[in-house]
Amino acid sequence: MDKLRKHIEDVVPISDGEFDFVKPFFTYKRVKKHQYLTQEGDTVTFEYLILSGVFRMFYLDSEGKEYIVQFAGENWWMADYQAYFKEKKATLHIVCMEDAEVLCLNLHGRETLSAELHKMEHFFRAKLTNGYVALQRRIISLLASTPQQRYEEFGQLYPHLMQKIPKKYIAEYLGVSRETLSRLYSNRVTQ
Amino acid sequence: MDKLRKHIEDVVPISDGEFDFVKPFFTYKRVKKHQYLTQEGDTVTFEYLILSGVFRMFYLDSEGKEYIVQFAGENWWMADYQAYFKEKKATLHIVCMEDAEVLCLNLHGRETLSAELHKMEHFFRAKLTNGYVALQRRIISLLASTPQQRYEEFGQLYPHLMQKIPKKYIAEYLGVSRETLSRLYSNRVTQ
DNA sequence: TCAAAAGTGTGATCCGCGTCACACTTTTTC
DNA sequence: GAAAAAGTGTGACGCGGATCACACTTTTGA
Repeated sequence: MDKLRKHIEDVVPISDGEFDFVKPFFTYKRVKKHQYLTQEGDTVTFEYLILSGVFRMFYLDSEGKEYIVQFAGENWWMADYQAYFKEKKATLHIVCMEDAEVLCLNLHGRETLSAELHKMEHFFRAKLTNGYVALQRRIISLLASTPQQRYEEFGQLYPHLMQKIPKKYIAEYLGVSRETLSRLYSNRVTQ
Repeated sequence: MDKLRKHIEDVVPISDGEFDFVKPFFTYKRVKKHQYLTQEGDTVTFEYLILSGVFRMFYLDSEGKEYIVQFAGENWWMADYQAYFKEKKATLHIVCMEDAEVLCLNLHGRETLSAELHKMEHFFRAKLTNGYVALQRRIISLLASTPQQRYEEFGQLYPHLMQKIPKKYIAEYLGVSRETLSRLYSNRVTQ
């Protein structure tokens, strides 16, 4: 729970009393590699704050192809937010790629925290603001950049993920085939 | 200003007194077709709530090609948020496509409103939540759908924009060339 | 520890879509 | 209301990247 407090205080300082109020809304959970947090069709009860480990969230099309919406490591929040906020069934999958620990928060908890503690509403707004800007940047990148450029942008933005995540998933994130991505950087030095 | 109050109260009810506090943070502005609200390199002082009219926001690459990040009509908020929040220079352009009226809010105003009035922080969080989910859906669409499907999805999501916006801009939004988009729906009936 | 699973590189082929080009229509603008 | 600007359809052509196929390497897990 120390990590949670630190995570919140990166945005707003809170008192011991306030943190005592916040704590019980979160539940701790260990997750093993390959384990699913969410599958298409599930009821999405929780969003997750990742304390350690790595996850991928992806959309699965009718042919069984994966399209990665997001990777998430330490201090990232993740959920099928469409389903979570609107209380619909999940359309995305979330899978653990590296043994992990997470904190779970349900929608009622999020809304109660926001309503009761102005600071927490501020915290969530700040997180959303960053997330919104990041998604917008990704859209621009998908529209305007070549696969080559997108790969480089990804490397600059997430150098640590670049190392520990298999290239095939990075390809799925960038919207290129595995093979094309492979050719991109094998040609890079020579040209 | 009536519209503003109604817009806010779609999310949270507020008292007359509260609205009197909110009002002065907004300034009214008329905008004519072809007029820019923001250009690449500008300092982004304001975000805009659109009362009437239509805008497009786009990224312009080094070859002069446009990539549309967002359209916005009545009751939409719009700004180069990356620049606005981080107080950097704009990388996007915002152009009026149909004579418009907007309300302008600067970052200081947004933050003051959020800090002083919990309800307003809640309002902004609610807006961001919706925006976040919408952007995520668009990313999935860009990754997983064919141009054909994306065109249909766009039509379902924004039927009114579909009518009043020239197809060439819709193509730029979908990430296809104008010509390809044109061929998509000329072939649609026959196959 | 060793078999199975997952990840990766690379050749061959194919096709969707971008690009260029041009004619035609519609809308703007003064 | 005429000239200019903007939007649109469609043909020809070529390329970037998807797909399929296979060999090889690395990681995983009973």
